Order: sequence, then structure tokens, then C-alpha cells
Amino acid sequence: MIKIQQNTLYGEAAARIRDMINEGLLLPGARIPEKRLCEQFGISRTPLREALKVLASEGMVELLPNRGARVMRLTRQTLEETYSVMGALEGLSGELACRYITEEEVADIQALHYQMMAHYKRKEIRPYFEFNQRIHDAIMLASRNEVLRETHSSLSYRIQRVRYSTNMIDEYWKQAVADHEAMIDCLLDRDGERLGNILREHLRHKLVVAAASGVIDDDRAASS
Amino acid sequence: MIKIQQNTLYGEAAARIRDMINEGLLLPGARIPEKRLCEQFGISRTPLREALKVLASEGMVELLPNRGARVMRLTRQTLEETYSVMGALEGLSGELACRYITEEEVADIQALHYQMMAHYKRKEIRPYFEFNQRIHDAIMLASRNEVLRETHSSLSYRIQRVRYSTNMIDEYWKQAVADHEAMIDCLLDRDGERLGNILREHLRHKLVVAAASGVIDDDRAASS
DNA sequence: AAAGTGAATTATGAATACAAAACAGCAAAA
DNA sequence: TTTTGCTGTTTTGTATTCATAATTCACTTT
Repeated sequence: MIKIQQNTLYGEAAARIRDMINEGLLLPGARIPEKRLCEQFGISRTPLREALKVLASEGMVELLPNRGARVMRLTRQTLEETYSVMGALEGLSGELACRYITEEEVADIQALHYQMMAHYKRKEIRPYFEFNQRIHDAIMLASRNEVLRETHSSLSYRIQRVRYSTNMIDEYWKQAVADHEAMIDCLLDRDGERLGNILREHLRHKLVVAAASGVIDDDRAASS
Repeated sequence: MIKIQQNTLYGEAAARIRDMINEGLLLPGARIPEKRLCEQFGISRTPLREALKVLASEGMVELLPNRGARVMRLTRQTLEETYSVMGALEGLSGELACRYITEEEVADIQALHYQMMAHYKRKEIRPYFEFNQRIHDAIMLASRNEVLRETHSSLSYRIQRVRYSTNMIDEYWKQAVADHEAMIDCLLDRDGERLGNILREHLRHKLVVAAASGVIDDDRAASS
């Protein structure tokens, strides 16, 4: 939620730790080694501790008084809950976008859609996801609701570490593409109610392809 | 979003500053006087600065590098946007609550509703709002989605400073009460779709009675 | 009178020091 | 062998100090 202060040491430190978490260099449940990170970043403990407060507020780490900070575990249940909330937020973004979007914006989203479809046909999953994300970002921007965008972004950031199976299930992918085609139609028709419904359901399928990496099943969480 | 660490100085300081903001002792747009607050709280600058990082992440203050912190202004537009997002979240909570709620929980909400109605009949607005809030909290709890509850709570906290006209418009109040009666019916019927729709629209009316105190009209924001 | 410049003062960000809590290892007692 | 207590070390939270940036004030120039 906080704008990242990239010209402050604590802001830079927070960004680096965030990256380390998302790249798996700091594992879920692992203690944050303050001293080592200070040496690694070449800074004193003060901005590093401030960075940890920021990261705690983002839900990336949890602070345990007198015991330091740990990387927040992401359970499959939390992921489900997060997708559910994000679905509601994206549903709202779709309704609002149909109310405020301009012709230029619709055309831009269409272009992004065609680019995404090209990658779909070529089975290029990474660029597919990138264009997919850009479409969703554009819809969110067209909603003209900054609080909505920030709230959604905050949740999205928290699950960024989730990896998706690169051996995607064709069924999922086909459903996702069908959703996107319907989304374009709704934008063209300015059918906010229908777009809202599609977006509310759209994320449900994503859980199927969330790979075990980065996510802890509830069974495993209980046993440790 | 961060769990308040009440047994740490920074946590205590954050809570105090938050209260001061919500009580109008620190005004929107006002500079946070670090030195004075340290003297007032009897602590050093370190935990106070850490507290400010926490508050920035909550959206209560904004941090300006080398210029200190300011209390975040709350514009009417931001309030509208926040209500819109909260409406979507409460809509989801209603849908989920109808899926998971127990008979005991429904009965408890009914009891809260009767207590709220008693205060409505007596025109006692403050206790009315308190029971109103407890009903919404209970529905949110029945949703069994912790991410949803925390996200909603985080937004709710940010607008806590908003004061509502004590000279409430009868029309608004009557509509709110009608909504609540319909909500109880939906819970009894486990009609999640209808409850979700009611809750999505429910907050829209609240904007009408938001008093000028604590909120800056966009015209005023532009002139300063 | 208004604008510009330089010095002094204040505020801010970060580094360092200090005190307390937690942890790890070892020895003694049960 | 297991448990408890003690000691030393490490980590954590906070206070203090230092360096830098921003602001204010006073004086000079236009």
C-alpha cells in the first residue's frame, strides 16, 4: 500500500527483501537474518528494520516480538481466500471499466488481446501471461478507482511468489482464453454486469494450475 | 494489515498516532511533529520512525523523503472509491456467509438486529451504529475468509476518521434499516446472491451523511 | 519593495552504542 | 538417561550520535 520510497535506504532494502522472497532466496517460514542482510546490503540495521516493518504491513513477513521476522507462509487456503477477494475486486473493476472506459482504451485492450492470442497459438506461456496481466491492468486502470487498484495490487503482490505449472492443463488454458474473448465482447458492448460476473469467476480456475512451489498445503502446514 | 504489536514501543506509538489522527488531534495534511511526539510519548525517535512506517503502510500518513510525514488527506473522491471497494468486499462476505453460517450465528445476528432496531426506534444514533457495525462484523466473520476480513478491516480503518452527521436524514436511515431487514431474511434463507447484492449497494447511501469533518471536498483539495 | 544570497538553525535519515531478551551449550543433580 | 540450572553468546529493541538536507532568517543588491 505504501508507495515504495526507492530513494531511501529502507525502501531499497524492502524492495530487495521482497525480491528475495519472491525468487525463493528467502523461504516461507524462514527467519530473516538481520545481521547477514545488513552485511550483504552494506547498510546499518536501522533502515533494514524499518524495511521489515514495511514488509510486515504488506503481509510478506511476520514480526515476532523479541524473536525477529519470518517470511510469511502462504498456504493453499490463504491463496484460495486471496483469489476469492481478488475476484470480487476484479469483478468491480469490470463493472466500473464499462462505465468509464474510452474508445482508445478499448482498442488498446483489443490489441493486447490479439498479442496474447498469438502467444496462445504458439504455446508460449510466459509472454501469454505477461499480456494477460497487461489486459487486467488496463481494465483496472479504466475503472478509475485508485483505492481499488491499490487494494488489488497489494493482494497481488502477496501471492507473486506463486509459480504456475508450466505444463499447463489445456482445459484451463482454453477456459481462460474463452473468458478473455467474452471479456472483450463485454468491453465493446459496455456490458458491465456481464464483465463483472466473468471477472468474479475468472480467477477460480487459476488455483488449479498453482504449482506446489511457493504454496504450502494445509496438511503440511499443520504437521510443521 | 500488520497485527499491532502492542508490546513494542513502535506498536504502541503507531496506535497512539492513529488515535490522534482519528480523534482530530492531528489534522489531515498536517506535518507529523516527530520531536514533539517523542517528548510527548517519552520515547526516542527510533521507534517513532518505525511507527510512522507502519502508519504509512496503512495509508494513514504519507512519507515525504527529507520532508517528514504528513497525515493523509481523505478526499471525498477517495472516500467514494473506498466505499465502492468495501461494497464489493461486503457483497462477497454476504455470499460466503450464506454458504458457511451456522444456526447459532444467524440467531446471534438476529439478536443484534433487534437490539439495533430498539436504538433506531429511540433515535439513539451512536448505539445504533455500534450494533450496526457488530452485525457487519458477524457477517464478515461468517464468510470464513480471513484475507477478506483483513482487507476490509484495513480499508475501514482508513476512513475511521469520517464523522457522520448526527442530524441524520430520515430517508437514509429508513433505507438502511430496510436493507438490514432484508439482510436478515437473506441469512435465514441462505440467499447469498441477494444478500451479496444488498451489501454491494448498502454503503452507497452512507456517503450522503458523511459530514464535512474529516473529509476534504475535491474543490478544497485543489485550491490548497 | 522585491529578489537573491549566504549563514544559521532545524529536521531528517542513517549509523553506532547500549540494554534486555532469547538461545545454545555445558555441567550438575535427580 | 533425563532434567534442570547456570553461563556465555547472539539477537533484538531502543537510545544516542553523526551527517546531510531542508528551512528560516538576516543582509545585500536590484
